[in-house]
Amino acid sequence: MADDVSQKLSRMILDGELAAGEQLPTEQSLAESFGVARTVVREAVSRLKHDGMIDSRQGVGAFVAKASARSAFRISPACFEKRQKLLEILQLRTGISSEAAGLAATHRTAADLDFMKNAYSEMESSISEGDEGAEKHILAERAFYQRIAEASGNQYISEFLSMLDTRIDMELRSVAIKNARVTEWSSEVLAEHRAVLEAIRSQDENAASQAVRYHYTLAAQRLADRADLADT
Amino acid sequence: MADDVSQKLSRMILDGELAAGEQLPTEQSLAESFGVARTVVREAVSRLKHDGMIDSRQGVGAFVAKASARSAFRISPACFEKRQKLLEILQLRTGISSEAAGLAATHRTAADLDFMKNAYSEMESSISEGDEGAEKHILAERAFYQRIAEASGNQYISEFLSMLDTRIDMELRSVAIKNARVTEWSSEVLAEHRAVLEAIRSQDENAASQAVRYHYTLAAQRLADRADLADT
DNA sequence: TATCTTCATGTTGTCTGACAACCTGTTTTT
DNA sequence: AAAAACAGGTTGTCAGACAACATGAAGATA
Repeated sequence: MADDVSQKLSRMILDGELAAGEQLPTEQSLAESFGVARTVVREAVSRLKHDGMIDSRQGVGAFVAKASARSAFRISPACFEKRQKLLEILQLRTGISSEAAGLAATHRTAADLDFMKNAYSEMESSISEGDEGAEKHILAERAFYQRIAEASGNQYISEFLSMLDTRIDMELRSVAIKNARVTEWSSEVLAEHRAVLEAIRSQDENAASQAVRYHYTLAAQRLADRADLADT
Repeated sequence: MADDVSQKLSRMILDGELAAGEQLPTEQSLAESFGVARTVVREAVSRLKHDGMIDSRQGVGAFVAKASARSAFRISPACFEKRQKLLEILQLRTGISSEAAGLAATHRTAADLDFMKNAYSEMESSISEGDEGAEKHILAERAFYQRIAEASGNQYISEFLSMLDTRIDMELRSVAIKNARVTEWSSEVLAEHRAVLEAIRSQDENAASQAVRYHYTLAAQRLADRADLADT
């Protein structure tokens, strides 16, 4: 229930229904209007306070905080409702992932490279295996790029990409599987991955970064084009 | 108080003291061990649940969630305790910011460019103004790169960078001011900004991306070198 | 014996009421 | 006129109770 309430409150703030600096209704009145107990409202407000969306002062009240005071970045299901938003999320991933690849090119170990070669081989072989190969392909691709993120040696980049990919997987799994079945693309897509692998093998920072950007830019289009989303 | 409890719990999980899948103590025993009421514990747990760090099932208990299940990215003060962590945070910013610049190069409007030119002029003029110019310089620089983020047309990139910069400002303001006073650097730093501006003016996506990466890479070193941080 | 039912127990989820801590504006006192 | 005391409202915390649910144990039934 705190889930619902916090989501509704957060929506109100994000949609501008409650402007920054404005005072929220009292906890009691919020409880009444949502039809829950005050403890539930407090849990919800506590979450938003933790995210820096609400600032409360004892004896005075709770206020909507400035947007610049946010201290957490969340990926909500709303990010996957509109095509434009999805593209923006994927752009964000592109930027971080390409930075990761650049770092990985210089930091990668032999073990990293081996792992990536194996993942690449799996992607290659899964293509000829028809439908059941699609899931295998997706798994291998995920492992490939996840290892790049880890090889960057940057904990935050790795965590952030992991979070992003998990969320994208959850929301767009079916689309990704459909795409993986389109065999006409497979040789081109495979070439994109190979370029990444080759750049990281030869420890070419710039090339690795560019190759990942190239792949993800195209991948974003393939994904967004096929996803069943509203345009606006 | 919920702040403290959630921070302590989150620390335990992040430090591996509580492993993924492991069951947390009951709310009642947590309340006793922390010396607070159960409602406070519930607020804290509610926050961590919202972040995907804890997963609770009615009638069973609360469990530490897998790291891949996280649904929020936070920048904690811990990120600024060690030099290495700071560098990693700054690398993350570099990646996103350079992606933003690439997008801004193609999407920028004339108004965006004007704003950036003005911000650049302010940086330029603030150099000769001695100590009180340092703060002005920092503000102008912040405005310059924030506008780039906004000009990217990507809401998530803009929000994320805004959050990052706010946090970095809060933690490293004094170091940034010290750096801004080092006039020996000023012409080089200014040249870095000018390269960014020129690339975005001429709508050269690649050059803009590279120029921002170049600046932030050097800026990260300048910042980390001067920050009074532990090395390990 | 094997399987199903029932029950007891423990945990999370929610509700209620109460009081403390605190702020603000008003009233009273000096 | 200024200071002090008061009243009312709000958030913060606490304690207790019960509902909802899951689990394992004890007992009943085939």
